Amino acid sequence: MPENASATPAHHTTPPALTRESLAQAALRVLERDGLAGLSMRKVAAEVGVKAASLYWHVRNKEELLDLLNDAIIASAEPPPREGGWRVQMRGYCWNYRRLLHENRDAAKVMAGRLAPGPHMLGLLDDQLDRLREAGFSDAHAALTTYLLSSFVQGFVLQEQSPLSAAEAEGASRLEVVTEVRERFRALPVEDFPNLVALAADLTEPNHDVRFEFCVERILDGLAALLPPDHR
Amino acid sequence: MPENASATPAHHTTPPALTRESLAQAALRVLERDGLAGLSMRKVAAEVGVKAASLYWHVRNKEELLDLLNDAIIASAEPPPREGGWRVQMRGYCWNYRRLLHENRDAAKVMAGRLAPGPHMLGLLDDQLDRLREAGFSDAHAALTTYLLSSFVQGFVLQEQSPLSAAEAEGASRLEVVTEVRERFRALPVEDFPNLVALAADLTEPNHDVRFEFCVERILDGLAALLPPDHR
DNA sequence: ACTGAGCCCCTAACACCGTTAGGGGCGGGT
DNA sequence: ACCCGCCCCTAACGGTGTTAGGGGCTCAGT
Repeated sequence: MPENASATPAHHTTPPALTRESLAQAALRVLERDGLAGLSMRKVAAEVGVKAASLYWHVRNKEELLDLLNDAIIASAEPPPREGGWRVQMRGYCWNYRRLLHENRDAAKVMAGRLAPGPHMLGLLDDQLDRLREAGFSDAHAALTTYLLSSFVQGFVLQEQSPLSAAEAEGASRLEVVTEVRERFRALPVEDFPNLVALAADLTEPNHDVRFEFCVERILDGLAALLPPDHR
Repeated sequence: MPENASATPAHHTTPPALTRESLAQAALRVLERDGLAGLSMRKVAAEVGVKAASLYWHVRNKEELLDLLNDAIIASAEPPPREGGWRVQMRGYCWNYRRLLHENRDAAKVMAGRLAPGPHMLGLLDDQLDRLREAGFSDAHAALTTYLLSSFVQGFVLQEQSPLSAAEAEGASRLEVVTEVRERFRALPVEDFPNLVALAADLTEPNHDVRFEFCVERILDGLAALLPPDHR
């Protein structure tokens, strides 16, 4: 087993055609095509022109492959421009992170329950911490803030991407489903769920961006209260 | 297929021994014993003394069984006492929700990517909305707030429960792993990740409760800013 | 009492999954 | 020439979700 991936090639002059890197890229393509549920060792192997068992030379587990895939997804993340106050920069982090999770199919599910910070994630995190400290947050508050933001964005995208009903899973149009769900809210027994009936329209706001914006701004408001007033 | 579960028993006087309810309870026991990865149709069937194919009489899919399981978990949730200001009540919701996710094995993963609000979830949601409106939040803000809180708590628990390393998955003690991860942070190249090295201690705070408390209080601060000052 | 309908479980099978054991070719170092 | 480590292979094991089809069982209608 290659316990050190960056060791000298030892015997081969030509680098092996299969690398952990190329495996991650293949997994990314399979993910895009078939989704997380359809991502199997055999398909990833076929994607690189190899049989499934061969993957286990480069990777201990499917789990480890998913770690690689995870980092491959994060690799395409980019930090927001370093201009404006801390608030616009943190807002940028949240929106960029959410966009990343939307652009890669099932990305939120891949990251759910996976910490294993690959090198790309570490770079992002360090950068984010840097801006928070520069804005005047204490070390402890900066660290805690990164947890707050990433937890929220991940949870939010996971919720917004979950199909509202079995109908949506079979590709019914979003707006159809939303109005149908709204009607189901309205049809609930008023004596049991008066608020759900009354707020059916608010609860089924189809534009997720406005939801996301509200949530992010509340969190940023809460963070701002940590700073002395002259720092905003 | 029983397309209406609450229809009259029609032909049987004795109720069938297998109900969707008892299936959910069986699934809950299997989940507790074997975790989500070990929860299979065959095991749930065995738990109720039946073969796997029989489940498909009561349930369309494994997915539908998981929806039932989801609601069975939520059934044991209880709203916080209706006393104190809105702030202590919303705080109570967050902590109770997190506790629920901790008390049931893999509960966070079961709920991840699953909206399908069962009856119990609807009740909780209605109650939460009621308190928010009573506190003076507008209808729209109340609805948005429930999304903010549930998204955050779900994302947070998902992150805190993800094993920090492969070592932890094999039952190494938590504190061992934490200090080992901390050392790995400290050992990073300082020129690439100066902030991760400097904040290694803050980032690896082993007490998740203090992390959670920080995050919740920031969110509550942000929400408070929505209210006129005399409402707090 | 007989018949038919519907409920509810069964056996058998299909296609696929993750993972392991063991084998073999190939290329470079001694 | 030999060996050894790399890297892929075939074959198989036990498990998965799901479907097809069958069969008893209990009731309603006649």
